[in-house]
Amino acid sequence: MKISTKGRYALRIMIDLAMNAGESPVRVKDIASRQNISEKYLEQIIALFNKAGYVKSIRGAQGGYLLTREPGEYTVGMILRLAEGSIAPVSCVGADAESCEKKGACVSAMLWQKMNDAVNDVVDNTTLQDLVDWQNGIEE
Amino acid sequence: MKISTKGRYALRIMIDLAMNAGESPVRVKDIASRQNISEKYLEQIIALFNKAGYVKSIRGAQGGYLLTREPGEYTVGMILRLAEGSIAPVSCVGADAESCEKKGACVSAMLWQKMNDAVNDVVDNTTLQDLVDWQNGIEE
DNA sequence: AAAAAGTATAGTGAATTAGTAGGAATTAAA
DNA sequence: TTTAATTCCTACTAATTCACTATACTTTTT
Repeated sequence: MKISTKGRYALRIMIDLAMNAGESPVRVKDIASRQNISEKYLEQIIALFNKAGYVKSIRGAQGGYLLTREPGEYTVGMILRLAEGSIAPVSCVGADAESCEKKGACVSAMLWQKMNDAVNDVVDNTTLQDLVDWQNGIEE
Repeated sequence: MKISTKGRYALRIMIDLAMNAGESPVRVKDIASRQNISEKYLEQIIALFNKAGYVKSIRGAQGGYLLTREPGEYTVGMILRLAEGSIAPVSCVGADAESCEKKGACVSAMLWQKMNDAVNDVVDNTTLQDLVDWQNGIEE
């Protein structure tokens, strides 16, 4: 029932991009050293965001990455689902639910659905901007 | 972010025990065939409950397992935590939280805490009796 | 004594996770 | 035009976890 390092890194990468946004793009090398994440692993994670259009890459020297939207337009749910795949507690509930022969007769499924709803309520109502605001609050 | 089969089996085993409670103890073999779980794996899971005192074992021929309390006295949270270990989304939040050098300065931790609270709210307010009632509702 | 249970613990194959590694492609700057 | 800096691509791998399986043993009833 854990969020993997990939998902946790993904969130920190996006927070880092949001907090270090400026005119020039942010380099993988810099994110990696600030966040203490392996450069090569970080590249793989950020590539997911690039393919999904959540970030934009600028290649070559002086290149790097930039967010494509305002931080308030990314929910934590979007970020975690991209990194983790589904974040539902079991495969038979949630958006990409696998169907199960016992469907309606399964009481466990009712419970998992409630858990899924509870988690989604948190992640889909928290944005990257919220996280940045929290961070700024802490620093003061 | 998944509940493992162990946790899902654990819940089904306890539901099975609650629904098949009577004078005589319930055999592993019978739970296994009703729930379609390997006998040997089931034994390992139920052994956890036995050690924790959630069930009582009767050894030898005509033996088996019995719940030690009323179904309403077991929460889903108790059952899942025993089977899964912690059900917190990351190791740094929850009851048995590992401390982290960044403690208070970590915005991610605030998010994980919210997720943890949301999940706990569901599992700690649902009892085995609730699941049995749902099941009986479905069957009618 | 034999059979029917639970108890204990070690082993194992498959899958997943969390990276590493190496280089190709692209671009800016010297 | 060369060099250095950077992203992009893809394959490989070590470690861990999961989901059992296997074996032998103890207890109790018949």
